[in-house]
Amino acid sequence: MHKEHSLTKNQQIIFDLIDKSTEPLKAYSILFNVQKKGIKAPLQVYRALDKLVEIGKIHKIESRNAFIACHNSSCQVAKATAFSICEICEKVTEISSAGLSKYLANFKDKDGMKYSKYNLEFFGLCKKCR
Amino acid sequence: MHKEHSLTKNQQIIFDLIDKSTEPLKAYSILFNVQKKGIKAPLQVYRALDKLVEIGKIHKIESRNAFIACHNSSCQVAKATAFSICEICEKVTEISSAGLSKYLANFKDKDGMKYSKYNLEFFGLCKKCR
DNA sequence: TAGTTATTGTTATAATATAACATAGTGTAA
DNA sequence: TTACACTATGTTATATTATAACAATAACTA
Ligand SMILES: [Zn+2]
Ligand SMILES: [Zn+2]
Ligand SMILES: [Zn+2]
Ligand SMILES: [Zn+2]
Repeated sequence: MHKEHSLTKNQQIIFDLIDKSTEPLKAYSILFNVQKKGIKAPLQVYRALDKLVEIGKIHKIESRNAFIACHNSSCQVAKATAFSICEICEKVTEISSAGLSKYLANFKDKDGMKYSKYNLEFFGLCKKCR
Repeated sequence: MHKEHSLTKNQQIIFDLIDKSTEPLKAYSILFNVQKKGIKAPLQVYRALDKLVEIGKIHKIESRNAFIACHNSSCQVAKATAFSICEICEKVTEISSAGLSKYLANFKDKDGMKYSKYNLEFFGLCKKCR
């Protein structure tokens, strides 16, 4: 399973930070928070983020340039992601819906093209903000 | 219909450029291309882009930080967008599928939350690149 | 025509991300 | 164990994307 990669030191530090955060974190906010652990340069952060995304431990929320940990065991290594985003409080939740992922995984466009990967971001108001 | 907004000078210049492009354009590439028409600063470009996105004449491809003109009359003013993106040649096409948009517009998550907006980006290989 | 709003112009700066190069660790196979 | 390949790290500099702040104009509207 994709969760079993052994992380390097920097990857682990940065993953831990993202994993315990209740909100998506931005790269430079991560940088600020790990400087006391010896990670001093943006590139160190971005390299760890790239790897963590690649192995599916975190996802990038493209519309926000921010990163969250994956808590969705059915999510296929960064290949099929769906999120709900509250436009007021910016709360982001990974959507885990068998129906949705099945529908999208099987979606074919007019030319019969099938896709190897997708990212879906829903926007609305969360419970609290309604 | 949403296409009937009358554009201001800068908006028109920038829309024309995007509209006649065969590929998504990035903000600073747009800036470079309209400097001869008197648009000299990033902000002038970003302001026009914001407005054009808001009224649905163009869409932002979030994963690419690039903009394409909307050629999809059924697309509801930037509220419901879907694209296919070729990971080799970077060709981007707006997907116009009644089935897909119906499915997503009606999608409710576990909490019964309905969304006012979504953006979906599919990735794969286009015909030419396969 | 005065008041209001949207748009523009301009300079500066913030925020996000990568290039390039040097060094160090890790696994593997002769 | 040594050479090799491969990955990760550290570091400086720079590229790319986007917004803040303020002044001036144009367009709308009561
Ligand atoms: Zn996930
Ligand atoms: Zn909320
Ligand atoms: Zn459209
Ligand atoms: Zn292609």
